[in-house]
Amino acid sequence: MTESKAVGRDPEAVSKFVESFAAQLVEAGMQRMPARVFAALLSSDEGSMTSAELGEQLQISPAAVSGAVRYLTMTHMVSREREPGSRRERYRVHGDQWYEALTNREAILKRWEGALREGVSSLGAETPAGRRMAETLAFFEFVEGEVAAMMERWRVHRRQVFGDG
Amino acid sequence: MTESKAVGRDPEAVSKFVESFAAQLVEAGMQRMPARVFAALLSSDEGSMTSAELGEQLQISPAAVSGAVRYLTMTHMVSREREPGSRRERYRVHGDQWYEALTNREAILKRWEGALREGVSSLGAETPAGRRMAETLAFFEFVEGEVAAMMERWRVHRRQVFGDG
DNA sequence: CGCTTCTTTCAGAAATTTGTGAAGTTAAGG
DNA sequence: CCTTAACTTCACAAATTTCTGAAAGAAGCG
Repeated sequence: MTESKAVGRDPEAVSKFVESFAAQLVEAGMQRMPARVFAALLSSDEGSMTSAELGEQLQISPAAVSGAVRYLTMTHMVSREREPGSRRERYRVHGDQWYEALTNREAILKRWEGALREGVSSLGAETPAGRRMAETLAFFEFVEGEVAAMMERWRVHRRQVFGDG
Repeated sequence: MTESKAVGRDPEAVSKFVESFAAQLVEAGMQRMPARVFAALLSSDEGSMTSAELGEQLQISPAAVSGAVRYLTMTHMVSREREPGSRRERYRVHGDQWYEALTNREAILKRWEGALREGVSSLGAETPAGRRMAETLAFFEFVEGEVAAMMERWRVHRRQVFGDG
């Protein structure tokens, strides 16, 4: 207490959430730093933070921030913006954009499908193994189509519940 | 060549597929050994292999097989069966069961939801950050319901295309 | 029961990954 | 232009993960 400016919310509570949510992301396969940076952005009121702010809250070096942000922007979970008239950069989580990116493991699906197609033809479409792989392939193709439809339904649902926010 | 029994298929082609498919799984976050073991099982005609067979094809120790199989059974991607009257164990991929397990990241979703709920209440449902997290939470809840319905549609679709196999 | 075959556990060597400090790069502002 | 603030890249030390050999643990079969 008696610390500089009124923050309006308990930094410790924020940090606790950030770390616990990041831990879940890590467990699901995300690297530690991207996970922590992402969780921090998600729990910021503005939905965006500068490199320095991230470094301070998470106690990590500028290099670590840079690496994490590079990953997050590549996967479209975070976007970067320049503050006009400043060398300072802001990293932003786009509210609804990021989980769309999450479901957009489409690239991964595509590669799986490619590998499976190769498997079917190299092992022989008439062999038991080939048939099993053809079915697996069909499943992924099915999922791919369904996900698009699902996201459309989500947008409708979202509008009903949250408005056009 | 001039090797023991007729294998009926090119071991090198099989191995090539196994490694390339395993590589995709690794890239998507699976550990190397589970990925390789799984790919090997998937491309076997019987849909099952013994520990020794796996060790030989993948050139790994029994310990590595054991560890990989433990992971795969825990995640329900593979099941184990005892060959009757033998200490030998067979590991089997259940054709249609395994990708259902894949979509069953339900446990993960549940934990994310738990963490988000905590975030909403600890940061305050009325704060911008709290609202953002509430929306994210709603998304995951939505997805959870949709996935179940999607799998049901898949089973119908599958029956039409592949029969009751 | 004891022998044998298969599987699991465990400690540690080897490889990989991670995060840092420091140097390098870019661009704003005088 | 030169200075300086900010971000990025890079080499390396530290931490973590991964896989193995060896020993221990089950379970069929004589």
